[in-house]
Amino acid sequence: MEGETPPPVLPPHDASYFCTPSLPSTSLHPSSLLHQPHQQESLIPPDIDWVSLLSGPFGYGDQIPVSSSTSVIAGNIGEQEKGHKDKGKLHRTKKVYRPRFAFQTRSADDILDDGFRWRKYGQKAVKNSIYPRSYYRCTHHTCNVKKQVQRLSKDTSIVVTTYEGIHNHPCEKLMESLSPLLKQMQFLSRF
DNA sequence: CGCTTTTGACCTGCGC
DNA sequence: GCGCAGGTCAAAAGCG
Repeated sequence: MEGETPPPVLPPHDASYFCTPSLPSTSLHPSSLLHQPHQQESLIPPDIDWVSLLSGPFGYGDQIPVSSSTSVIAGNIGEQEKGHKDKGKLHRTKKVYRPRFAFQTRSADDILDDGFRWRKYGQKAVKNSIYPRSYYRCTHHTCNVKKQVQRLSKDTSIVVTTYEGIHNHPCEKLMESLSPLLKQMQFLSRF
C-alpha cells in the first residue's frame, strides 16, 4: 500500500489548529517537524466562532484538534477503495476520496486523547517496525472516521497518528467541558 | 449486560 | 500467477 507518509499536501495555511482541554501533555520533538504550517503564539484563534465550531463537523478536511506538542507531518486527500464484507466476501464500491492527516506526537501514551471516542478494530505488525499499527474507528454511529496509531521504531518516544475522514458530529468531550462556559456566555450576551 | 479489546482469518493491491 | 504487506472483519475474551 502507500508508504509511511502520505503525499505531502498540506491543508491551507489558514486552517486553524486548536487545542482541546483533554489533550495529554506531550512534548514535541523538534527534529520530527517535517512540516509546520505556521508558528503560533496562541493556539486558539482570537475571534473563533465557538457555536459553529462545536455544533458541526470540523471544517476543512480532517481539521482536528491538536496540541501544541503535536506536529502535522502530512495531510492529503486520501484515495481509497472501499468495500464491505458480506458473508466473507468483500463487495467493492467506487473509489472514495477521504482527507487524511498524520501527526507526530512525543508521548508515552499511544492513544492521543483528542476528545472523540474510538473503538479499536484491528492491530497489525508493520514491516520494518518493531511496533504494531493499531486501527481505530470513531464510535459515533453515523461517523466513519478512522485513525491509525503507530510508534516509530527509530524513535520509540514518538507516536504517529493518522486520521482519515471527517467527523460529522461535535466533539463530545469538548462540548462537555465547554458547555458551562457557553451557557454563561449566552447568559451574558443578553445584556 | 453492554461495550471494548484482542487476535486470527480473510481480503485486496502491488511488485516481481 | 504468486507471495507479501497492509487493512478489515468478527468471534471470543475481558472489563466496568
